[in-house]
Amino acid sequence: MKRQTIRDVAAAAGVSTATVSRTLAPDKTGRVSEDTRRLVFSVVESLGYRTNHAARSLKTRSTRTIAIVAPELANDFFMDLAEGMEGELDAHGYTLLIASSANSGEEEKKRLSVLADRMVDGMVVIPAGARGAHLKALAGRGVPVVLVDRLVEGVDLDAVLSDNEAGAFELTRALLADGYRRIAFVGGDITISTARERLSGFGRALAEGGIRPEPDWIRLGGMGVEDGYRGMDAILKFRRRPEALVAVNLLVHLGMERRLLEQNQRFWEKEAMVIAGFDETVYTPFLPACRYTAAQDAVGMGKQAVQRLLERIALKKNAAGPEAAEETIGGQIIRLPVKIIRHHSESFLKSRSLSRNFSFGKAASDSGWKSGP
Amino acid sequence: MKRQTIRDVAAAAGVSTATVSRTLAPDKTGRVSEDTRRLVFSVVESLGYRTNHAARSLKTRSTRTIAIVAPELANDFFMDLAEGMEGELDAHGYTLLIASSANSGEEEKKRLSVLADRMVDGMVVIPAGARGAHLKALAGRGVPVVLVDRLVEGVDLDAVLSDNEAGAFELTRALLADGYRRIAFVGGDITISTARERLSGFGRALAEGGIRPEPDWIRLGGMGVEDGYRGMDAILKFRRRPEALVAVNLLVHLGMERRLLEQNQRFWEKEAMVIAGFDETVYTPFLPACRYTAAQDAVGMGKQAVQRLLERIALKKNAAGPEAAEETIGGQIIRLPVKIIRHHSESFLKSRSLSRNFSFGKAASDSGWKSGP
DNA sequence: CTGTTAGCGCCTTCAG
DNA sequence: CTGAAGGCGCTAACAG
Repeated sequence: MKRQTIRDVAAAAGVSTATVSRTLAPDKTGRVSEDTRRLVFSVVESLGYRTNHAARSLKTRSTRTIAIVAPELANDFFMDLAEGMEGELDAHGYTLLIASSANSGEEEKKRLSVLADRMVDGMVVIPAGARGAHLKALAGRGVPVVLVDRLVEGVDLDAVLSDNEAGAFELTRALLADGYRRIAFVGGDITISTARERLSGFGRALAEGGIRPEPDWIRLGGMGVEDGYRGMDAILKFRRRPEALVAVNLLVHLGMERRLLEQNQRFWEKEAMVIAGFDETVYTPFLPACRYTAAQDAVGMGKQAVQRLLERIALKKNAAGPEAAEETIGGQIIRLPVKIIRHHSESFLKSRSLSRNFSFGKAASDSGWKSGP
Repeated sequence: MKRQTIRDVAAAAGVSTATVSRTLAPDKTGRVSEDTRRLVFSVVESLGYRTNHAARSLKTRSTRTIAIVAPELANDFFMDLAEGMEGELDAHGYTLLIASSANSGEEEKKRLSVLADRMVDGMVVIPAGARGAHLKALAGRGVPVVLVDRLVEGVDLDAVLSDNEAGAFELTRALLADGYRRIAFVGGDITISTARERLSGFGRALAEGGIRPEPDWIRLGGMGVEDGYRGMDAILKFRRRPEALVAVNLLVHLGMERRLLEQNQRFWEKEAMVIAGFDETVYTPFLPACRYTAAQDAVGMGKQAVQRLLERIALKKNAAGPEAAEETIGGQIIRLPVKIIRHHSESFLKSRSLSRNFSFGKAASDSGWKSGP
């Protein structure tokens, strides 16, 4: 049985192809009488007609496809983001294309260009580098772009971010409230907006607590596991050590925990160090030193990003004038709050007094943001 | 500046559109002289021409796009798989579409159909359910499909799987070699091929070690965190308990560890229980009871799946005859070995004698399969 | 090796 | 509200 076309449907229904087309248009524009509508649908059904999206795209210059480009795919935050996006897109009849920029600005540029050629209707980008000329160029070419997670210098595109400053602030304040006074900050590539904002929140909390930051305890560097490992290593070598540490992100946090694991475990019992970091996952309850996490709403960010994007796409279609391009580039920034979650930390090594914190599904699933275990 | 077409290029280069088309064809079929090739490319460059994929697809009935459908996106195994696929696809000029079946066979059916309508050239599916009539139907419709991770009853499609039986066998044997004799198996939905295979490997190792399996210690049930939690809970209630446990997968393993965390930690020291499970991630070194993991090569599976798929696609194009469909459905099964990784287990709570096992990057990054921290 | 030509399937004015 | 007709940009014969 050959693949049916709109003509076959038209013939079988005794109407014109135009009518069929109008009936099947995804953006319910041209109106069709209720009777013919039903007729067409029934014929479509019985013939097993499926619209040919390539042909439609050729005509409409729209693919109902949007792309997400991230520095790497194998990453918790990113996958939650994708999950959020997919859900939202699905509801609007869009499909999600996915690509990795392999943590390289160059690669990102290439992938973006390939995707633009595929005529995606829009793109969500987690920027890989600090430079963003190509992003601006893309937007100039008329492809709606929304940034997620990070801002890029000199590019005023729409962006969906966590409230990093507030997150780091709350995290640090929670440590202060627990009585910790000697607090370090580990990791952070200062060219990345996320790191700058978090460091700034950390500083504000200390200041508000009347504590002078100790320069030795601010171990900037990078955003990877190794950076956390090295930062912790450096800190352990000091005679005077902090009692608590704020990790700039999950990877750094992991590196720090790794380094701590190598230390004789007795160390914790005698001289406990606790960590507060970003991102809550199913695994964070198992990180021995983890006391607080600031859970980002990655799924929500994905939804928001898609909503912004679809908005832009609609705008662009309606405004065909020359001011359209201008309209398409404005940079609206959306900040989503993070949620502070308390963890067991070293206490589980001493008693089970806090064991409620792990009772099944508590920490991870009650965050309300992940579907949970 | 309007978007250039192949005609503009042809005109500017003083050749026909057919020549330009042949020069730009992705599958280097029609040959073109080296001179004209260079000429065309230079004009393409200077005009900033970009091929219109919608038009090409309309003609060729191929989108150079393949899709991956998984039960959920936020999942370590899946992310690595996608990463492997993306890398391999990129090298062949393909793009990756991604969709979640939300752990539902019904939903899977819908997504598959939508994607087929988008004319993807092929699909990689991690089946959500035990039934697969729609998968067979898809393949019948001429869409190449490769299964990953699980087999589906009565559907003989190509599949890329881990060697689950051998993995569970090795895992169990490692425990036996360490001197453990009382070994349990937790989790496993017997309708899922993966679970059956792993349970079978477990049984074989026990048999080979001359050990009679204890029925109480085989806690089948499901494949989620809760199932692991409940399985462990049941086991802790027995007067006679196992010394070691094999977890059917990572989620179950996590649930088990969770349950153990709730137990007073002294429990481990006096009466240690160790766990062997599937999947190695950056986090497994932090699971207190984890002694061995069988690391699946998810990235490699992604690559293999894509290779199979591209092979099928090529086959289909060349064989236009009626036997083509037949050819397209055969079910070749590829098994990738897993790698057993030893972890610290409870020892880190007692001494640092095994601390080398965590030395930075050892367990996770020396697996050679992940890019590592 | 290159040019000519006829659509691929759908959308979208423009009339009716 | 519905029909007729002209492409969208590219490729695949078929000639030359």
